[in-house]
Order: sequence, then structure tokens, then C-alpha cells
Amino acid sequence: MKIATWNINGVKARLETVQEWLKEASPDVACFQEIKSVDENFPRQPFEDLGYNVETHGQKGFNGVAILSKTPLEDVERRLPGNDDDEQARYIEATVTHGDGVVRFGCLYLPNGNPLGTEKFPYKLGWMDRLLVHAEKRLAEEVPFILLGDYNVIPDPVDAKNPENWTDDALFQPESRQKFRALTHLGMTEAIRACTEAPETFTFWDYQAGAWQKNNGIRIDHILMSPQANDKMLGCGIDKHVRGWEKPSDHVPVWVTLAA
DNA sequence: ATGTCGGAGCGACTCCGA
Repeated sequence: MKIATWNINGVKARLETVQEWLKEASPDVACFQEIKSVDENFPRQPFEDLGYNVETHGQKGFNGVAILSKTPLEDVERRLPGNDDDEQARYIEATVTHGDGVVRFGCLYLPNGNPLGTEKFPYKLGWMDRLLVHAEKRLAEEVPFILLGDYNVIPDPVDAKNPENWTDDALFQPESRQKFRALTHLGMTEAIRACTEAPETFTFWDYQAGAWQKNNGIRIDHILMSPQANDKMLGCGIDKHVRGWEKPSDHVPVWVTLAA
């Protein structure tokens, strides 16, 4: 079973690119972030034509997440619990049958948090606190649970080409990194770090200032696995080549494979 | 040293968010 996450930066602008990648990579489950579409306008048909079931949680203009699965998506829940006043579409959860068991997926688009000194950074930290509470609840259920998406957190200096350039950025603040570590300390395994020790393992390259050409990347898209999911993990990868395609997203797909 | 992109609202440019 192959499971992927990708911040596509706009489903309308990326439709052909995403279809091309789905044909090439053929994930069983794909989580997308920044669909930038309301649910009614999400182009479901092109994905259904490729054999996917589709569930979305979108809003107008920005944010928005989606889960695609070759097998049915069940018990779909939208919104991260913990703040009924939060109107931003950043979380969707669903269960997929896998072999003789099930896997629950949480697809997330964690707030960016920039610029520091505005209400955006405490919103990010509050959202991470809610995610910690929710993950703890899911982990207590002791079923395979995978929390994947654009975390907007650079976990460690090794996860940036030029970490010194990120010291004033919300993605690399000590508080952001501490809360990300706290998630793993609940017992979740961060898949890419568990699968590879390769240097310069990045998932995002800014559109600006020739970041891609200079490999000036960061690693902010993560797949966190509960113990029951981690026990099944076979391998992982990052589809870096997709960043070099025509009309790319600034992020690339990240994936894991699980034993049946 | 600088370099971008997507979407919305408006009315073919400017702003926002990243």
C-alpha cells in the first residue's frame, strides 16, 4: 500500500500536473493540501476517472485539503477539534480498509505562522496544541493512524539548505520545533527520518530567487506514523523530480509504503 | 543584487498569502 502527501498549491492551476503524477506514482491513498477550492468546485471527475474516491474540505481562495483513495473512504471527519471558531479548512480525516484491517488518515495543512509578531504565529502554535491533543486521542485507540501533510515546520537545521536564513521565520522557531518534537514523543514515527539518512532531503523549494536551481530547499512535508502503522512500514520516498516539471507546485510529493 | 506564483476582486492592475 502506497500513501502520499503533496501540497499542490491550487487544484485548478495544478490539475494536469497532479493527474500526470497520479498516473506515474499510482498511490493507493493521496492527501493534498492547498487545494484553494470550495468543495462544490473541486474537479472530482478527473480523479474519479483515474480510479479514486475523493473527499474534500475546502474554502474559497486559500487553504483546503483533500483525501483520495482507490478504495472507499469511510467515517470522514472535517476540521481539527478544539476550536469551533476556527473557520480555516486545514484538516480532514478518513478510514481506509487495508488487507484485513483499517488505516486512519489525518490530512493536514498546518498554519504557516508568518510573519512573527502578528496573530498568525500564536494561531499556528494553538493549532499545534490542538493537533497534539487530537493525536493523543487517536493513538489511544491503538489502530494504524497516519498523520501526514504540510506541517510548515523545519524540524532540525539539517532540514534546510541554509538554516541561518530561517531563524526569523515561523517555520523554524524553537516553539514550532518543540511542538513538532512533542508530536513524535507521543509515540509517532517520522517516516522520512526513519527511512533515509541522505543529506539535503527537502520537500519544498521557493518559487523565488532561483531556490530550486540552487537546491535551496527545506523539509516541511512530513508523514507521522502511529506504532501500529509504523510496524507495517516498508519504505519511503520523495518525488523530487516533480519540482522540475512544467508549472510545478513549490512542494513535491512525499510517500511511504506499507506491508499488506 | 535580484529573481515567484495562485487566487480574488476588480475591471487587465493590485493586494493577499505563501
